[in-house]
Amino acid sequence: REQMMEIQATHDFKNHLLPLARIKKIMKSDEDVRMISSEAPVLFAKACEMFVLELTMRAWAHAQENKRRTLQRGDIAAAITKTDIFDFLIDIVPRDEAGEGGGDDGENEGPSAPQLGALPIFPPQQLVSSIPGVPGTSARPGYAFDFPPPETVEAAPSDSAPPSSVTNDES
Amino acid sequence: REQMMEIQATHDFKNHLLPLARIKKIMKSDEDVRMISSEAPVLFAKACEMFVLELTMRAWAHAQENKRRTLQRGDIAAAITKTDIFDFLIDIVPRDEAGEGGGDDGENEGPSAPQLGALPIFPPQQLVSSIPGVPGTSARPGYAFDFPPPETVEAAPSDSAPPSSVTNDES
Amino acid sequence: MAQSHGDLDTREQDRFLPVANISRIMKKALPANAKVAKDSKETVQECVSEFISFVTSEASDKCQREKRKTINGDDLLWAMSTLGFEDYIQPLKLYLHGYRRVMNEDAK
Amino acid sequence: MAQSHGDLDTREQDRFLPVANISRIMKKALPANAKVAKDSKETVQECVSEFISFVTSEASDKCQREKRKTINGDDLLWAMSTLGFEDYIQPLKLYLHGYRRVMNEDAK
DNA sequence: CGGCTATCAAAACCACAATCTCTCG
DNA sequence: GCGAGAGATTGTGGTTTTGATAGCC
Repeated sequence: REQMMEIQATHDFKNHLLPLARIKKIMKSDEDVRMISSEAPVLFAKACEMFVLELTMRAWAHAQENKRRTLQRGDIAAAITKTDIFDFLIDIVPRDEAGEGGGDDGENEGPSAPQLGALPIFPPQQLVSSIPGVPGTSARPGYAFDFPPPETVEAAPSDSAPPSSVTNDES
Repeated sequence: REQMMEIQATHDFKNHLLPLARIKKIMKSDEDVRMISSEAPVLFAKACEMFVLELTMRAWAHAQENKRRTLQRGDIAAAITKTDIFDFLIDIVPRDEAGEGGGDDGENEGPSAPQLGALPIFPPQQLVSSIPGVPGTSARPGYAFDFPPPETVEAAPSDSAPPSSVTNDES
Repeated sequence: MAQSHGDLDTREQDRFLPVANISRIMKKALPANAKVAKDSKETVQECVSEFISFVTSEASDKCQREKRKTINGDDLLWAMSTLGFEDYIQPLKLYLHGYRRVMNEDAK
Repeated sequence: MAQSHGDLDTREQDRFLPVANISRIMKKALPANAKVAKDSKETVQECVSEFISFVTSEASDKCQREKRKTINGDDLLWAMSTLGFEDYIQPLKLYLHGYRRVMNEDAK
């Protein structure tokens, strides 16, 4: 049974949701990027996943405010405009559509939909703090951030920790 | 003319019959092998060559006993079974096929073939002692063990040196 | 000349991650009954590439300042932290540790 | 699960030396009119990998005992000697010396 | 099974960074 | 015997080039 967990963990680390080669290509589109450590794309694969999840959740909130169940471009635009760390994305959504309150498109669910307008917008901290081994967040199984469990929570990673600083967590 | 020899020797040392990168990979399949000296794969390339030659020659003997001119899996199996230093290979050839006397497969040479059954099985010592500069073995040119000549015949010291500094001989 | 499908220096498949993968991740952030319009996926797809470039650029600058040639995981973590994504750091560190552990134990 | 051609952790190409090279060496041990069946090549191919692992493992143990991290040529020679291949040692030593000589002189 | 050829995976190569080794105190 | 440091050596990643492989006859 523990073998299963191990295999599962290994599998999760080897089956990335995003193609590493493509991530590397995008990184290299910056012409003064020459060499890339092999774990950089791996890290990015996870970071991008988190990024997409957060962006999507915030966009979903906007869709709900307008009583829609279909995520549309305007929702993404709204999420970008309302969230300061997404400022670097302003060029992607021209301002004339950025603030659009979003007509209902005549697609809203009607009264049958429970009022989700006040649906909990997870604070960003919550969004990214669902840690696998740690019983705490990660409420819905298979929803949002689910890491392959890193064995037990290695408080002090005695493993091959590089001499660098940022990686040495648990300050 | 001596230049030629020099170039030839250099070439022989740089053109290995086996890819060093692959040898290294196989060595690293042992998980507690972490660091490998650069000359280790070079040495292995030569050692593997000798190993294949010996195994093949012994297998060939078995094929000849059965009057075949095509080396088959059973011949390899027989060579492994009959040679004690090859004991570690037993798992590769399941016992049910290990001892097979080898039906002729209807591929034997027929009566035209001279009785090679008693063809000289080179004693192992001979197999690996054909040293290039040393006039002795290495009868057929380009057959079996041909080393790039190591400069002049460096007087081979009495070998079989017990542990410690195996390499430190002469010079 | 209409750039039908493959422009040599501006192919979508070279600058963007596959839209199918993006879509799959988006669904994980949404309830089962939610739908996702095509333009949403494409917009997010573009955002992700921008995100990668954004962070990579910052990490690359750091490397140049420190006269190193290789962008490594720590550079990316530092860059994300600098750019306002400090919430990502902790989970990513855990993920990275798990990854290294797995890579080391199956001997690669 | 049909492992079409590339199984992520058990690819033949990663554990075996190229069969073409093995075949070439085998031919050197045989008369010109001899033939070699496909099975033979594959079996020998597997044997060679086993040989490498066998010797490497022994050498690795020696290194661990002596608290060194790098497997060097002498470790391999020692291991082969221990495992019954003492006949290989002398030719290999000569070969190794020649190799070092060549490497040193084109390094200048 | 050997010989032949086109193709592309991967072996070799190089520069840099990380790690080991070996001496010295 | 132990730690530290300099110097030697190896791993790592990008780039170039080679030759192993897969068909076919």
